[in-house]
Amino acid sequence: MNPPAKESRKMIRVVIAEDQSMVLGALAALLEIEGDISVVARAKNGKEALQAVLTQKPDVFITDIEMPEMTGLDVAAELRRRHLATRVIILTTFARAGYLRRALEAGASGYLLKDMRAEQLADAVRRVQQGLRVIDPELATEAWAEPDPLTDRERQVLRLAGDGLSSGDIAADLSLSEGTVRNYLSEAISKLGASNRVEAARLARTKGWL
Amino acid sequence: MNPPAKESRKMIRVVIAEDQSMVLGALAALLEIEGDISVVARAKNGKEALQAVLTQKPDVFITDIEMPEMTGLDVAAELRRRHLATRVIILTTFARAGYLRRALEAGASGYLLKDMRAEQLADAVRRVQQGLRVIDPELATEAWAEPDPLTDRERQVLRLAGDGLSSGDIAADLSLSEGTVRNYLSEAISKLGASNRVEAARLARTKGWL
DNA sequence: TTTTCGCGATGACAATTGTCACCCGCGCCG
DNA sequence: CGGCGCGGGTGACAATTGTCATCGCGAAAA
Repeated sequence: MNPPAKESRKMIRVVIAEDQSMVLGALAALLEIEGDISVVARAKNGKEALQAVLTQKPDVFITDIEMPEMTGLDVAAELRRRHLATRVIILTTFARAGYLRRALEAGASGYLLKDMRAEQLADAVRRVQQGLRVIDPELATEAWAEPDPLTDRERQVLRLAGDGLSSGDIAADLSLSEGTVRNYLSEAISKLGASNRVEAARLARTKGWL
Repeated sequence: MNPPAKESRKMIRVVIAEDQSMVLGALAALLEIEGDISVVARAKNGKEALQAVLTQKPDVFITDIEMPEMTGLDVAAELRRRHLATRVIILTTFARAGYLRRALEAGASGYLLKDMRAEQLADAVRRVQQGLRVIDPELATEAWAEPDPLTDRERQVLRLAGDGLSSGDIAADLSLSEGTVRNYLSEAISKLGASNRVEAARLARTKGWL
């Protein structure tokens, strides 16, 4: 650990986004311990995060995926669209291939799981800042495995079905006919090899296809 | 912040349990910053946590609820059963009345949400160590509101139904007849004011009745 | 010792769900 | 131009699900 140099000359400037304040604060504390890393802003949702990154232009942006307002993946995609130089590290609970694929497509440099050892976070920040990629090894292999077989409609319908809505409710919600909804559901069920809508929804969710 | 006194004479000794290593490490870092708090052990699941608390006999034990092997609530209950002097703080994502009630029944001194401000954790530790209770204010009010109307059977059945099992599967799993399963489900659905098994399961879960 | 209650079970019936075959219109591509 | 795929839809049928009334049994309460 380097002696904390006050001037941020060689310090790696970091912005963190995470919706659980306590975890956010804790992660910041964790990084601040390192002498060469400085947390220049914290955000509790996607929009705040985007703002913070645009104004601070940090070296590295660490973000959760599931947040209010805008997901971390969306923020990453937006940053890429704007050609920001900031490197993005996704830090999430979910080891879902679909998430990783989307993260990489959004130009993320890192994808870490919250159950990795705490020390690895600072390491990852340093590596990423040097232009390297840091991907959770287990995920890296299966990442490009299954490429979401669902169509947009199937996804929508499945999401609502997973929340307990009946076919009729879903139909009303989406301005479709009930029969059509059942058709989509049926398609999704068979594509996923499930035996009913609930199982199908659960499966899709764990794959990150939502 | 007191000057870090190396001898642990007046230091508050803390054990932390949390299944996501990174969060665990971060929380520990957060507390270690405080001069008067010392993290003497960390656990990544319920059993480890119980062990750690029994051998370390810390002043305060901070634990997540949903963990492998044994939930934080179970650990708290076990500590109470053994008349440990250690105070327990539950630190969780879930603002569920049912969880809070069970936590209090298990003798916990604190119930904090992970989306509270990070600084409040250290405060809570100090207060709890002085014998005070620290309960999230929003939850405190509605805590004793609804007292879980479900019977054990209904709970079991509902849990499986929520995972997408069919009535037949559930019946097989529980060695019941399919009709009986449907009866329980029907009961649960009406008790919860839901309109089908999926919604019922979702409702029960958000109330912490699992 | 009755009565009540919870658990488990039947049977029957209506509603919802899952499956299939087939139809329409539109846009894209060879 | 003709064909194909895709979003959307119908109708029909079987399976599953949700609801009720009703029964038996054992244990706790009156």
